[in-house]
Amino acid sequence: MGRRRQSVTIKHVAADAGVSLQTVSRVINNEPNVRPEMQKRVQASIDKLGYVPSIAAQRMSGSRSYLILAINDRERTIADWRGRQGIDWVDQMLLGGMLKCAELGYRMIFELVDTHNDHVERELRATIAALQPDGVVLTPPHSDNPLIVGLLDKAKIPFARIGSLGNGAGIPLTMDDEGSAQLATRHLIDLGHRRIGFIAGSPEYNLSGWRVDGWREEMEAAGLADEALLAWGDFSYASGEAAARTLLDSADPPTAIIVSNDQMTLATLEVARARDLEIPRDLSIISFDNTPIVRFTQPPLTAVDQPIAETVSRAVELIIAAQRGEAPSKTPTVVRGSLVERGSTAPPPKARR
Amino acid sequence: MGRRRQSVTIKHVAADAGVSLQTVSRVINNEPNVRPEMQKRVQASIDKLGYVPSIAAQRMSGSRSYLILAINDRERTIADWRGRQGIDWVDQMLLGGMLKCAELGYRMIFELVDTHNDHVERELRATIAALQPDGVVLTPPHSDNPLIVGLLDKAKIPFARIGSLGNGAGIPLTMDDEGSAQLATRHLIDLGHRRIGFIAGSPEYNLSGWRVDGWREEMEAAGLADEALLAWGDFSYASGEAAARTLLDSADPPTAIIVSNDQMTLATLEVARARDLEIPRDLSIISFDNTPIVRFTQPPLTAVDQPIAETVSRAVELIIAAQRGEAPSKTPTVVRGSLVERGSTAPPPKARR
DNA sequence: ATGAAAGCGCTAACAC
DNA sequence: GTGTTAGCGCTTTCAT
Repeated sequence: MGRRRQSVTIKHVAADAGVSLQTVSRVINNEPNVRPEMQKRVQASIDKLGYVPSIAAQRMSGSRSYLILAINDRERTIADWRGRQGIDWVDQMLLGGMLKCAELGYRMIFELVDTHNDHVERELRATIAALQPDGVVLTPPHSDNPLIVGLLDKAKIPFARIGSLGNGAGIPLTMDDEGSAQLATRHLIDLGHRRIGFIAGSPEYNLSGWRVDGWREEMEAAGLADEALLAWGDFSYASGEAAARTLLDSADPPTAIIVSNDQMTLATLEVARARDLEIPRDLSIISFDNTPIVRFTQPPLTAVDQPIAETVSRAVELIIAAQRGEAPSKTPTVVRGSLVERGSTAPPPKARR
Repeated sequence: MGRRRQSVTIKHVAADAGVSLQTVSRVINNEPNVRPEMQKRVQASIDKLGYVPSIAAQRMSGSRSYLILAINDRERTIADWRGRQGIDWVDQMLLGGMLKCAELGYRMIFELVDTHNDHVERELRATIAALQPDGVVLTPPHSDNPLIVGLLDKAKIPFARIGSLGNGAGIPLTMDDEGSAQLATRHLIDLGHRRIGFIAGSPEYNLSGWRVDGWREEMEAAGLADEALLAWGDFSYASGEAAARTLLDSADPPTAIIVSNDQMTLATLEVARARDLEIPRDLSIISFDNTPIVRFTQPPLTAVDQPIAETVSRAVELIIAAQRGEAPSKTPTVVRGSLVERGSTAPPPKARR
């Protein structure tokens, strides 16, 4: 194929404006040492010719690439896409990330990287070498993968770690999982529940533990603590089914259950239905994530909303700030979630109260 | 920030292998004129040093960028993301596009472009100038936007037009909207329905018309044609509501309705409920798109599945083939959809039969 | 405040 | 077959 060349380059602009390449470059990058009238003349030529700098050339000459790389776990993401369960994590990431990037003159590139792969390092290194991004947004479980964190740190690329308390390098951000779990627990306590079960997510994700912590603290504070009310899953439907059975078949079953994600909640709903438990009359349920499907279940689910878009948006801001030399804060940036009340929560049944 | 340079460049590899840059370049690009043993030696150095070519540099020297750009309508996409209705169009695009790109050694970049903007052209031109993609995947309604098509044609960038019959430049692909509508119509006719309504999508999308055509043909073939059974919407919930009312409040209402997307189907479901019509006993419904929510409605919806992932995957294949010089076929590549039967279709009520 | 020169990492074109 | 040379479009020195 014929080699495609840039149609309008910095040279054309320089010639048109009658200045040196350097001056044009200064205007493009808003650098000092350009007289206002000079800057105006150059800008006029840029507009007239419809000039846009080539990212490749900018990157080549050792400056910024104006690319922010967001990476997600490959296996899980593809499974979600194939499963078509309406999990819109990626969409919310793009919503927050792309818009913020656009606002700041950057572009977001989304990539998948295998966590469970002995060549994570090679894979990520290749992506970085090829794309040369100015920053990277890490999501769980990558955010706490020491190989990835170490690699990025060594490469001196600013990076955000979503869902990480951030011991070590990088910019940590959380969605306040602990606080959200407390919120949900308190809501149920306020409704009069005393036996509140909790189905935890995969221990591979640190946030799973934080959510458990939030529930446990609130239960303890209310004098309601009972570890028998805790069951672990791994975020999958099957694991939610098993956990719900354990909880509901126990001698003294809970009157309410908080479930760590929507897929496990679907399973819990099904297990409850099989036992002729009516929601929320016989059993209250609060879900985590608030993906689209929670509005379509019977009844619609009260859920903890995860502010994914906003968190990624903040992450991009912080990365770009760091890239400009601002010292990143060592304490995690917290973007709080909220409880969205729908139809799956009510006071506990009188009989058991 | 310190200027980040490539850690391992082609020079390092050349030095390590004791050959010229050019030989390394040849090995990277699988070009001829390299002896097997030479190629092995170079490859060994590449592996040893963990070398990955810089896309920026490759692009700079006038060759490929290994980037495929996929663009979607900005307004609609952001509205979908914000609305959190589980519309997974973007996810399915990425699923098909990213995997195929990865398979062929390319990367997919997803971007949003405004259709309803007098500066579509400027916007797209900027994206292309900045990214220098080797190919572009267009989705409706961009696929038939003459400004965009003209621009890409002039720039000599191979591009695919999904949902376009492709008059003019570019590689056309469709998901057989007409055939799918026929499929749905025939299914209802086979169930015994004689008055089958159709709610069309926005006329701005050519595929809206094709779906109507498919319905109409099948109805005519069965001697059931009646233009009073056709109502136009614009894919929005509100428009679906209005269209459903028109159809159901008519003197001789349909016993079945085919709706051109899931959002309008949701509205139709609601309108039916308000009229105490039980689905599918009193009214059969078939939806288009088969987004995740159709499994959660009451009852779950029989729907036409749009093979988005596969279509984008094919588009990427065709683009890369074209970029390598293969002459693209002028007739559209068709990726057929399928009818997924769930609980919203049944024989018509006896009384009306 | 502006310009000139050098070089980023790679490939096309041309030698050998 | 393999190496050499020039140059892609831009930014960074370093002069002026």
